Parts: sequence; C-alpha cells; structure tokens
Amino acid sequence: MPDHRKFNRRPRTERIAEICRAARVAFAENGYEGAVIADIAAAAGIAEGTIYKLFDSKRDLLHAVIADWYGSFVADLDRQLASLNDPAQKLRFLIWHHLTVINTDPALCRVFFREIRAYDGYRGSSMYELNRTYTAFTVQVIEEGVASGAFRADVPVAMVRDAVFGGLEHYTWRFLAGREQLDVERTTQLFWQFVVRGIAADPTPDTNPESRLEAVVERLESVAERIGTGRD
Amino acid sequence: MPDHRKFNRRPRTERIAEICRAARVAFAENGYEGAVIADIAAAAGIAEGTIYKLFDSKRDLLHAVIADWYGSFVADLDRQLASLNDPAQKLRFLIWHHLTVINTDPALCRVFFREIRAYDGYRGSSMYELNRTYTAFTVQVIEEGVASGAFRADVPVAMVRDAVFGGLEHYTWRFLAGREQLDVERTTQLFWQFVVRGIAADPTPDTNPESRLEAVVERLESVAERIGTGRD
DNA sequence: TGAAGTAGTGAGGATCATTCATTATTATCC
DNA sequence: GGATAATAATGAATGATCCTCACTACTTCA
Repeated sequence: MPDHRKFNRRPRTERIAEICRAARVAFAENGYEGAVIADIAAAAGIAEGTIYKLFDSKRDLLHAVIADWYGSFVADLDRQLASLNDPAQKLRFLIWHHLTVINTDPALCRVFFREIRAYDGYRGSSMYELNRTYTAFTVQVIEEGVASGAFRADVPVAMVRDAVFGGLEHYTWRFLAGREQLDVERTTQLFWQFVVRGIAADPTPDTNPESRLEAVVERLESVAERIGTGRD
Repeated sequence: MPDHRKFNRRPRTERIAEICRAARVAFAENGYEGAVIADIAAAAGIAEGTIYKLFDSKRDLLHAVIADWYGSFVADLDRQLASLNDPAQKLRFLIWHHLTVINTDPALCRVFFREIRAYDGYRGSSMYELNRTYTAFTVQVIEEGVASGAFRADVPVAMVRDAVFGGLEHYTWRFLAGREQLDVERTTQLFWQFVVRGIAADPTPDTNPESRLEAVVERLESVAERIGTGRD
C-alpha cells in the first residue's frame, strides 16, 4: 500500500540537520548570493516555507552552517596544542592547522572570509565569539612565549595574531579563488619563520665595534630629529 | 520662460562622473548590497535606465567608483617613495601610507575588502591589475632590501607582502566595523617593527658594552615614540 | 475520538536589478 | 532650413528571489 501522506513530517532537529547539509553544499558551490533558497529546499526535499519555520533568514541559515563547520575543528585544538611544549612550535602548529583547514574546505573558507567577518552584525554575534575562541589559542601561545622569554616582551600580541590570520588569508586567496595548489607544509615553514624571525638580516656577530657604534649613533640622531622636529 | 525640455541631456563623460559621485556616496553609506540603483539614479537626477546605458551592471558601476578612488592614491606613490633611501624606511612609509588610506576613507575600504577582492572575476580584472600595481611597490622595496643585505636573502617576498596587507586589514577591521579609533602612527610603528624584526627574542645577550648601549638607545627611542605620539 | 499542538505547504507580496520599446535632443548633410 | 542620422534619456515592464501567511496534514494526549 503506497504512502499517500502529503507531508513528510520529521523531528525538528533532524530536519534542521537535513537543511544544513543541503545548504552547506549550495553555499560551497555557489557562494552566499549565488545559493538560492528554493534550490536548497528542493535538495532537502521540502517546501521553501519550511526553511523559514526553522531559520529566521537566509543569513541565519548561513550562520548555522558555518558555526557547525567551524565548531568541528575548534573543538579539539587545545588537546592537540597541549602535546607541544615550545611556544614557537605551538605557533608553528597553529599556522599549519589553519592552512590545513583552508586546504581541506576552501569553498567554505571562502564563504566565511567573504560573508561572515565583514558582515554588519559580526561583532557581538556568536560567529564572532567562535572566531575569538579560535584565535585566542594563538594569542595565548604568543603570550606564553613572551612570558618564557622566547618572544620579545614588546610584541604587539593582537597585531601579530592579525598578521598571522590576515597574512595567511591573503596569501591563500590565490588558492581559494583560482585553481592553484596550496603546499601546506612549505607555506607553514616559510610563514612561521617569517613571523618568528622577521625579515631583517641577522645581526652580524663580529663586525668591528666602531661600525656598530656608528649605527647606534645614527639611531640616536634619528631620535634627536624626531624630538626636534616634533610632530610632522 | 521656463525650460520645458523633458530630458536633461549631458555629455557622456560628465554624466558618468555625476553617476559615479552619487554611487560613491551610496556605496560608502550602505555597502554594495544596501545601495539601490533607483536611489543612485535619483541622487544623480536621472532615470534608472540611464545608468544602464553607461554601465553594464551595478557591479560594473562599483568597479568604476573603486577604480577612480584607488587610482587617486596609487598615482604618486612612487614619487613619494623615491624621496626615501633606506628599504626599511620605505617599508615603514608604505605601511603608514596604507593605514592612512584606511583612516581617510574607511567606508570605501570596507566595500573594497568585502566586494572587490573576493569577487569571482577578480583575478584578471582591471581591479586586480590596479591592486598589483599598488602592492608591487611593497614587493619592490622588499627585494631592494634583500639585494642591499638589509633583509635576509631567504625572505618569502610574496608572503611578506600578503602578511603586511592582510595583517593590516585584519587589524583594522575593528576600526572599519565599529567606531573604534585608528592610531595611524602607533600602528605603523608597531607593525613595522614586527615585520622587520619578527617576534623572537634578540639572540645577542647584553654582555658587551655595545649591546648595552643599544639597549639604552632603544629606551631612548621608545621615549621619542611616546613624545611623538603623545598628543590626542 | 476529538482537541490541542506541531510540522509543513505553496501561492503571493515586496524589493530590486535589469531590459527595451519609445521619446527627446543634438549633429550632420543637402 | 529642413530632413535625417546619431545619440541621450526615459520609465514601465520583466524576472529573479527572499520572505510571509493563511491554511493543511499529521501526531499526541486527554
């Protein structure tokens, strides 16, 4: 006897999960704008209106999808970090981890970069909190390094955090946008070294003292100039 | 005698300029999505259709607006750079310049970050070329520094470029999004030092007189810094 | 068994970007 | 000066798409 039921009724949480699955595919394939609610509904086997019974808006649906994905890799980050001792090595791991996430799901990363962070209500949203939780690991590791003397005391922690995530994001855009390949290991190594060592040439150990003194005097002069001319 | 002419006919280039002006205001105030073509047309004193006679699409209009703005500060960057000698100082200037642009027109920067770079056809677009021209200055300066021995030979140039622009962008988001104030001078100084020196503790322990002298100068420099940025 | 509660529907409203047939104005040529 | 071509401008209509809402189907529980 065929099932003539017109409505396919499901428990709320399962329906939500089904919709999220369909939405994740749609957002990843077409981006936020390009994804169409009607298509997502069709893919989930329901009517358009049903989505709006469970989500406030298309943006709300996107947030649910991203939160789900984001949570999946934030979860056990602290456990993985705990197995490392050296702050510099921890920082290296965090860079590697971030690149791995990007490499694993570039499409969703792209949507996140484009739609979540720059969106009006971002600060104060749960997405923001989740992102803070994620980047807090990096902040913590840097502070740890400062405390242990491995990193300089005058490191602007928030700025370095943003240089790490902003830098990796920028660098990986050619991978996120085009078809270029991302070499996680190599990129990790290069970026990590840059962050830890900067770009200045290593101070030459045994140059003659006079030239070093000269360099010091030059710096003094520039100090004097700054004081003298005051604010430009 | 009143002018009964129904159409207000203008030369093509002037009309384009008028539309761009109105569009720039609209995009800055409401973002790309939020800006409405009908409103832009009204502000420019024309009918909706006229915009589509001069621009292919809303996105095309956005590109025109951004290109115009972008070009205005890329133009004389090389002239300004030429007045500096030291690669490190040039790098400092580029960071300062970028922060100044952000500080001067945060609304348009926001639209640029959100809409242009992440957009599908970005690579290969004229926007992309313009951006390359802009960031090429940074690449050039870093390469110059490598050649002169001021920067290490193994510096991953493209990566540092992206760390600079990506890092500054990330860092300034709190300013672009909220109402927080951006301290250009201080941010320049901190970020520049981070890029040049990295975050690792200086390897040379202060046993010999010269390095102790250096430490003293560092303290002097930080005094000068405090004096320099002491206002506001 | 019927009433209350919950899940689901899909046509229609609202908002825009975009098109196009048409009209108005200017330039050109005889 | 008038006809004609070229150009500028119009605004109503189109279509895509998010979202609402009055209503229907199913489930549970008294």
